[in-house]
Amino acid sequence: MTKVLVVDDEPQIVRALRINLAARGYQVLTAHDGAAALKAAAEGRPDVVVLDLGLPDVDGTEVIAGLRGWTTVPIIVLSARTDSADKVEALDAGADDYVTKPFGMDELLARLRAAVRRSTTSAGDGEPVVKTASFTVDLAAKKVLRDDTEVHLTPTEWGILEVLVRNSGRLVAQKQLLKEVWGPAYATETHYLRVYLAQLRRKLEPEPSRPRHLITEPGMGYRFEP
Amino acid sequence: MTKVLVVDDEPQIVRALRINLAARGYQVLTAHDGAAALKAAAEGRPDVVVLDLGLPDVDGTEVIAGLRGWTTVPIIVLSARTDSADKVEALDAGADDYVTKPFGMDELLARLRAAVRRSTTSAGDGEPVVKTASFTVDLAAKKVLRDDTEVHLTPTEWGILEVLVRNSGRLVAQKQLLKEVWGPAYATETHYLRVYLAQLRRKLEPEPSRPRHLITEPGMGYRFEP
DNA sequence: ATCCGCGTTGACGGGTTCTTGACGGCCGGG
DNA sequence: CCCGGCCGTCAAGAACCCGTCAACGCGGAT
Repeated sequence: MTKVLVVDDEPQIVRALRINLAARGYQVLTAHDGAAALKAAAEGRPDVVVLDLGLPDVDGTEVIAGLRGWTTVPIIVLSARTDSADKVEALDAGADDYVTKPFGMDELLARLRAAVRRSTTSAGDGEPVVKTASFTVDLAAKKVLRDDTEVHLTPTEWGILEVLVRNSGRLVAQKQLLKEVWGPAYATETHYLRVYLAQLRRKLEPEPSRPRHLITEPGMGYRFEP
Repeated sequence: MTKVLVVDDEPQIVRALRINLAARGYQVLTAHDGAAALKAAAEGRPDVVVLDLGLPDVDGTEVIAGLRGWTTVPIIVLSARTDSADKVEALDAGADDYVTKPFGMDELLARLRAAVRRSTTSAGDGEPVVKTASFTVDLAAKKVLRDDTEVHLTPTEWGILEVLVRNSGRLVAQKQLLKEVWGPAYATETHYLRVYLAQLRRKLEPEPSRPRHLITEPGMGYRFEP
């Protein structure tokens, strides 16, 4: 879950942000002055900071500098000042974005999504690794490990395994599997599935004839069981 | 030198930006419609894109999507529309920032600096030097050492190696590799990869015919193993 | 003008992967 | 009891992909 630190001394702004962010599945931390903001950031390790420049105790740029000393977390500045010089100052101090009050909640949320997307896609993985008792699937690296050694899969084998793993625990209809791996024209070639599921089991299951993770649901489809 | 691609159909805006950017030491590319923008981005490899949404040929979000298909270069959107929905749409399509016209040049430049700073520091963090049993890659210095002597790589060879090393351990699809090194138009020229991977292996692998670090995954792509 | 480095393109051999057919086991219904 | 689906297994030829070598053209440097 994405963690947002909201720093503002106006209670109604904090409340509005907290409600809107929480409703969209964000975890929200708050602080109402600069000192508390630095403390909260250090302890809570937010994924993004929304920072009002008009704080009671310290200048906003000092908060930015304080954060930038040790973290590259995205900072979105809120401010009532529309003056261009203020924006330049904040951005050059290390802020990532600058939104003037009064702001549209939709826009702020969109800018927040953009900031989070940037930082997570460049930092890389969101933990796409699935483990079972006998093998491990790494979706991002497209790797499969069994007993700490890599198992080589062909493109088709990987395609099937990926669809099943992404629907972990759920039943995937044969038609759906065929369409996603071979394309819509092959929706009835159920024989392909039999051949490739057998290959996958031979490579991954401890006892291929008695599968424990790549399960057949007769007449319906297949299911991956972690 | 930082390279900026300016996309706008209004000549006076392009001129103003070109002058201001050049005066601050940026290298400036320009395009006046969406098609030219995608072409210029593929060929010129800018470090940041300034994109006007009101282009004559295609919708601005399509240009964003076209870029995001193969690059994570920062995109700063310019637009005369102040409507919140437009901003949300552009940001969610993959833009990094949104500035409404008329804009202050100081502010735009500050946002541009912020965007470039972000992309260079986040890309540069982590270890810029990657070592394997037989050679060492220095991403920052663009150098490769083998047995303590420098190995000379051509620009294309380096481009491939860099993409692979930045995705260390992960499989990189042939399409992705081609798009990032040669540009989106070359996404199917898999033969290029075979030729260049062979050259890289000849230069870097102790036993080129039995590669241990530059691995082929048939039908899928290539992988760098440290 | 000539040479050299580099990117591009074609041809070919060898290996892997996909497709397809055949066969047998299991199960429920006629 | 027999039969028709459905599934798993095996094997073989076709299709595809990869690595390698070599030739060509272009541009910059000598």
